[in-house]
Amino acid sequence: MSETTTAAETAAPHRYTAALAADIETRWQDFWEKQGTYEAPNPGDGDLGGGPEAVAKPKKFIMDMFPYPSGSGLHVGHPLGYIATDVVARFHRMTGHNVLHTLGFDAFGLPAEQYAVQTGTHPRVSTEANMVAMKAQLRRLGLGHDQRRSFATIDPDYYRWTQWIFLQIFNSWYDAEAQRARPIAELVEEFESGRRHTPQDRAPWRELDAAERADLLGEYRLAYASEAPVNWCPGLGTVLANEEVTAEGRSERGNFPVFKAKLRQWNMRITAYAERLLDDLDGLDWPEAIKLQQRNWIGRSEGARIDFPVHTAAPGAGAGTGAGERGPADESITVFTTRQDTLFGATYMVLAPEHELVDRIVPSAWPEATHEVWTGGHGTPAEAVAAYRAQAAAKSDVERQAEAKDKSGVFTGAYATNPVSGEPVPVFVADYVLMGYGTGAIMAVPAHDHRDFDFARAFELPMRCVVEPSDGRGTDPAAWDDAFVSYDASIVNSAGPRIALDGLDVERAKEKITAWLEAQGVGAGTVNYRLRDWLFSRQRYWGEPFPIVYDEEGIAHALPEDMLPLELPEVDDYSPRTFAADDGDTSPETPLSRNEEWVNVTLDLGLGDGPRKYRRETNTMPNWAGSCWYELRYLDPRNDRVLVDPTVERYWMGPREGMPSGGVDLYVGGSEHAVLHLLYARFWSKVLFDLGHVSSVEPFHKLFNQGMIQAYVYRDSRGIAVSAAEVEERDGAYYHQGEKVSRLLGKMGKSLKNAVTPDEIFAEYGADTLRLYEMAMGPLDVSRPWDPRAVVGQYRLLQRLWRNVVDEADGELRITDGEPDEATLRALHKTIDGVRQDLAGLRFNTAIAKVTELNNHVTKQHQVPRSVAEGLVLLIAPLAPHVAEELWHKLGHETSVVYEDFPVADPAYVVDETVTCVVQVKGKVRARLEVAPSITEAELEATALSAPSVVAALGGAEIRKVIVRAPKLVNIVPA
RNA sequence: GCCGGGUUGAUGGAAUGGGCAGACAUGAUCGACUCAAAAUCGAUUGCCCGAGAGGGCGUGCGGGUUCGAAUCCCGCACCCGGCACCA
Repeated sequence: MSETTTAAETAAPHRYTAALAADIETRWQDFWEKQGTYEAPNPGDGDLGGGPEAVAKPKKFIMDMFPYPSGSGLHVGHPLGYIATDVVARFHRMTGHNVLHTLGFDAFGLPAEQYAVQTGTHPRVSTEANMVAMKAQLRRLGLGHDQRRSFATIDPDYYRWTQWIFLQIFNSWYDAEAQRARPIAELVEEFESGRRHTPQDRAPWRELDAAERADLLGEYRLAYASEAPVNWCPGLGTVLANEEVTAEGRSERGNFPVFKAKLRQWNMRITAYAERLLDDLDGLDWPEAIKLQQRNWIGRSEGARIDFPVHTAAPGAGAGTGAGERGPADESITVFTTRQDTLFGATYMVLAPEHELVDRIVPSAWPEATHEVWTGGHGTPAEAVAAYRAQAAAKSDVERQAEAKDKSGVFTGAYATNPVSGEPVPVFVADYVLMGYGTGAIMAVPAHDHRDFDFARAFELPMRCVVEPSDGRGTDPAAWDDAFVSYDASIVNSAGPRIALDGLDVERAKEKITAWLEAQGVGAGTVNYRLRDWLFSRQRYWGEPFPIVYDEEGIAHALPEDMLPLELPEVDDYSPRTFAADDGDTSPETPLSRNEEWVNVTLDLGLGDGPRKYRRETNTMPNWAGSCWYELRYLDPRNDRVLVDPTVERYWMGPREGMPSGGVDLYVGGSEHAVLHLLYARFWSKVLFDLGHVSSVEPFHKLFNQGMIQAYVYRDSRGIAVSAAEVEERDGAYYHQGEKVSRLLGKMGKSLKNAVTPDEIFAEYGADTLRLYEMAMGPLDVSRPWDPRAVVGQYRLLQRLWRNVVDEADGELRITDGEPDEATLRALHKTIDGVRQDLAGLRFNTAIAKVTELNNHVTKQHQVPRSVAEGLVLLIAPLAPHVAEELWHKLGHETSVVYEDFPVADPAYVVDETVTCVVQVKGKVRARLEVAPSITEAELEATALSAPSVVAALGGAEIRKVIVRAPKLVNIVPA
């Protein structure tokens, strides 16, 4: 192989080979870097400023989701999106735009910390080494990044501003009336002046001490600390995000058990923005699937809150305290329901096990004649409830899900009153009601809710049909197999002395009952969201430290801005303390807490009380923090005065025509971030907007999700993956070292032994071939398998293009200065027209097919006219920039092809002189006619009807109908 | 279970305001060049019948609308993704 290849190269010294490609590519990469070719000027004359002239052009901000600098190196799947944005960025540069395109690193995170624990290397050391290696690999692809704007989230100059934004959020509250965040100082001022009263359960502001005031403000702050159940993994010694826990309730890394533990944690009040996060989706140019996922995640439900008075047990109440003889109502259970129209059908209630009201309503003894199924065999309600709560708490998520069909629960012994019927309804505790949703309490309407139906069957509870089934099953729920839940029906059995809903449809009944509840003061129409607040702290070393200290009373204080960045301290041991994996009764010890010198400090926070002792917060931020705002820092990466200069921000991201919310012009990344990163970043963007720091309400105007590059996985008879590179194909079967192996499609990666690295492709074909192949494989948004054999197709395209311009023997130009013939001219302009549209629409695969077609057309000609050669070079320049730059210079140009104008099609040549008209008889093609595009319908019909093959096909049959779509089609329908 | 998205030659994929199905590429077969091979160039390549001209069938399956359906509608199967007792 090597001998013959060498011979071929000797025969054609100027052939486009991998070696020549490597020479061309590295040469131009060095040139571009030296020239600063991809540096985009900012407005103004500050840092990166290019003066007024430089920014007179329209602009585009093209962005990738930035990578985590993994130590295992890149495979060819990783850069797919980066190549796509690079092509788009290059296309826009050639259409006269000022293009901002760069790439940073999301470098905080667990892998570096765990690697550090294993090897003793500081995470910064390994992370920075990884970034250097990754930058080199990405540079070799020819990505046109503005290197001046690149940064990593671990740079103190960057996380200084992450911490600053955290403090902005900490020092803000959401004014629900004004629908926006406001500084917390304004809330304090309102309390102090008496314009705003403290909530009903609090004393007036002036009577509160410092700790009480801090507590109260904590209930308003957009970043707040609270006790919350988290995923605690003793085996790893850290809490984990939900997405880091497997469906089996174990850690994704290490496969250790995960426990729910209540710990004081930082949260972000993202729920305050639920409505805006939902509404603003409408104006975004995002894939509908992603918008839908966010809508579902936010989970807006319209319904009503309804209060059910509940009678707590009178002191000394024992057996004989039945439903009929209760004291006055002194508590009420508030439920959220989306089916307030079925209130007459509410025959029992359920509280979540963790509901705080449970303890207060439990009587000392069971009411007389309580059904044994309800008591669970326990002697008193308190015992029963305690036992049930313990049992529910011990259940893992998996168990809960598995048992979802078999409803469990227990009677509390208490009764509430249905506010519309006045009937007593028993109150249960059951874990099918979740504390985290709605009010943690429900009214159960078993006839019209699947879960309530199952529960009622298990506990022999009464059911009442209040929505007339439209499917003929009758109105006796006892005879049903399942609840009737349709909205398309009318209300029955819902008339009382105070209100009647019978005969109304569901919607009308909702309106009527809601108005009644509001008039009675026992409920109100309301909107509920599924979205929860965002757990924002982790017990890890490798993350942003919180710029928070606690005074001796335990009150949290923000560090003043001039103390930022608060840098990560050195520690002897950055591993969190680990425990026996199955010991859930342990609690985490944060790595930062071990550095006592760092934790215990004396500071003057500027509060007017001089230097005092404080303890630092020892949690760190989750790795989402750095990616929540990085688009802004690309704009003004070295500004040490503000996170981004307002003029610069407005220029690149501000609201503009068709984009009233502003944002990045194009953001490309994987769909796995649909509801996490993309929701968090939108939230931060809105807070920064409310506080006046940015002009864009939304961070990313257009979002595009690239698919995954998959690869074949070969497994031997034991099911173990074998090296894909060593597999041979014979007669449609696959063999590894003589043994037959099976083939399946899977992810590309080291563990499946099927990774293909960019370096391998560079060595065999060059970067331009890799870029073209990845773009030609198929539409960007679908996943497709990497086919090692097919890469050569794009290599051949570049070789043919090269040969059309350069003589392989002597390296001289072999183009002519003559005019192209008519057919070539039309082919050229049609290609220009098509490629322009395809690139603008991110349809790289069809753009490449069109360029290939044109190139194949000119390959068949003996010589290529200069205008066509230059057209081809410009058309392919965004896709294969190195070979384009080389050919452009060989064609005698002095300036870089990067800023050449992309060709514009001449409309006169885009339309064909003649078009092929298809003549169908009964829908089958019987003739093709070459006709002028301007042919009239009548002419075309006459021509078609006289075509010999048409006459033959008709066989003299009478014609019933002729459909003419000039100039493309005639369809003749015989009788 | 619910909600999305998908299913086109041996393979990746083209073509959807309904109008020539299979662009472009890979692979395969044949030919030219070569002592030979590689590379390159040329031809063929959806399936079936036919020596050929030609004909029939064909976009997961079954129906429907239409002069005409890969494209629209109804039902079904399978695959991928998301959510998962959300009241």
